Amino acid sequence: MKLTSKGRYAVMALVDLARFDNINPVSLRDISLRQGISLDYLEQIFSKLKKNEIVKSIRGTQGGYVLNKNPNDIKLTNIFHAVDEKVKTVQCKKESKKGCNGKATKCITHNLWDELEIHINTFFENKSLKDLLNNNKDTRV
Amino acid sequence: MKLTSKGRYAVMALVDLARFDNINPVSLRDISLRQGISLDYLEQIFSKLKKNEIVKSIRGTQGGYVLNKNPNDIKLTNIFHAVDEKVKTVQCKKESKKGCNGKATKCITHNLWDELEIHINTFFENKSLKDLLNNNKDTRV
DNA sequence: TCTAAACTTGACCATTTTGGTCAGGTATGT
DNA sequence: ACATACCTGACCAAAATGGTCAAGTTTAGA
Repeated sequence: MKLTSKGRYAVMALVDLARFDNINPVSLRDISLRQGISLDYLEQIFSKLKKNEIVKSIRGTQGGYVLNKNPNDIKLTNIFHAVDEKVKTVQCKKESKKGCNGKATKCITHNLWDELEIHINTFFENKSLKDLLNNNKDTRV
Repeated sequence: MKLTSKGRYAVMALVDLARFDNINPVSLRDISLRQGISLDYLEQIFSKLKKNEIVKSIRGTQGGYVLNKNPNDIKLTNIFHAVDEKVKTVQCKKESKKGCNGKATKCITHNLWDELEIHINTFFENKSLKDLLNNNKDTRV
């Protein structure tokens, strides 16, 4: 059970962005340098963040990215959703008429995995970008 | 972020085992049939569970596996640990002298991932095999 | 004592996912 | 016009996943 780097990088980059974008648009190049994430990879990630209206892009010289919402309104849930970081505990397809094993009924531990998913998602829903900013005031990179 | 099938299968198999082992040792073949998990794969999993003293094996005809502890004392944590299902949110090595990015300091979101790990592990520590047995009394497979 | 049931071990492998790179664009401020 | 920065999509190596296969060893019971 692990977090993919896409999810991690997305959050790191957004925290970085949030710290600077009230002055100027922030270029991916800067984020790349500060956070040690490959520029090409960042572009993939920001393309998705933009589609999900988490950031806005400003093209041209001196361009870059800006947050599209208040940091308080950007939850981890939104970020992860944007970059396809899903919490996936069960194989069982929900749409499927059949049960989890190809049998008629729900698999023996189905309720457990559902609970776990909810438990994790709750964490993500209650955490906003703003929380992370405050959290890092003292221990800046 | 997803659960591996090894972890899921381990829990499913143990719940199955716990339901029957007070009568006789339970053969992997039976579990395989009931839960729809490949026998060969189950053998890999039970080998690990045995090393971690979660189950005992009884060889020979009419043999099989038995729980080695009270269901109440087998936490999900123990099971996952046995089959190497780890909760891994951070790349950063804890032993490393250096920081997370190869830089000197902790990465910008380090605290967040630590929190998340704790959040998930807490869930696993508070859940025992016994909880799952009760949970399934009504919705048996 | 023979044999079948069941555990034991370890090698092997195809597929998928991950974590990117590379090579081209296109838009825009100066 | 040109440098800066966004944009897009193809491509790829390596690792993890989710197993299978083969060849044992042990023991209960006929």
